[in-house]
Amino acid sequence: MHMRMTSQREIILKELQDSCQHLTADELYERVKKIMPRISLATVYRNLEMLSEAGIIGKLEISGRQKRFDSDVHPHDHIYCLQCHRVDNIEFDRTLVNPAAVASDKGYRITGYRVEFKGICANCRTNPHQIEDGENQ
Amino acid sequence: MHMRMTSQREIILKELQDSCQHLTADELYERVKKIMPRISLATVYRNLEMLSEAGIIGKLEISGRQKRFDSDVHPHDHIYCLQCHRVDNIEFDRTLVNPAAVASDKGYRITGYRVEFKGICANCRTNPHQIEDGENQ
DNA sequence: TTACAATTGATAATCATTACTAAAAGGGGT
DNA sequence: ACCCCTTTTAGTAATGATTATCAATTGTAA
Repeated sequence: MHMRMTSQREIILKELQDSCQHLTADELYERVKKIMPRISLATVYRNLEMLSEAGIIGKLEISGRQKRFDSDVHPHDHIYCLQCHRVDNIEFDRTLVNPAAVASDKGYRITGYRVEFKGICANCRTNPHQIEDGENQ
Repeated sequence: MHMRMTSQREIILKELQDSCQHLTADELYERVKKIMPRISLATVYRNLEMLSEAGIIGKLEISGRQKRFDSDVHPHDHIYCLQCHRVDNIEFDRTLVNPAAVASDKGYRITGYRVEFKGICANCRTNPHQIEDGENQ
């Protein structure tokens, strides 16, 4: 379970950290290319997968779109914009949810949970295009 | 915003309701084909999209895998199995979460949220293959 | 320095979903 | 029943995101 910290891996991780955002693999690819022009998109995907597997970064699977990556691995929740699909952290008191208390009548062993808010971000509120996403529930 | 209730649409909806499960488009396709062998997968996708757009069924975008569809449109939450990827309802008291109280410091107008539990389902607990999915957070 | 394992870049393949299109099917109104 | 017009369908191509493959390269350890 040891992995070398290659220069590619290092730059990918640093770019994600420095961005202070929840970037997709190809957003990160575009940024890393500016520093290391010959890097491959597959290398970005591969390293993001390994880093998240190792618990160094988080992988966010939100809203059925592209995965996003998070340099903050502390348990926290997110909100995403229905219009531009950006993802931000949200301050939500996770002690309100007690996994041990939910009715796991189906016999699940619960290992975790996440709370996913959605809405319209500040920028899209002031620049109101049309809602481009059909969502319900 | 009216849509004809075609026989294809009717059967797709009925099969989803009768299944009492959260099926994917292609699971539903396999079931509907037994009744209507010449139906196209695209028709299943198209109708599921229209039905969810109309609020007749729910679309679940969970765990970054295939979308699943839900004949129950009342607000409720889900749990999914990390191993076999099935999705079940979970009884969670949604009044515990107050969207108006979360810090929307980013300026979002919050329109909804969902709580997504994960774990190992009863069946996978008694049939322990290896964990096939790398998940964290 | 050689030798082996890990990693890379490039690209093909896969998976889920959506788009396209010509043909077929529902309805009215007559 | 017939014509017209719109919606929907089946079949298939195209797309977007991600993963797999593989020969070439790199890093490290003996």
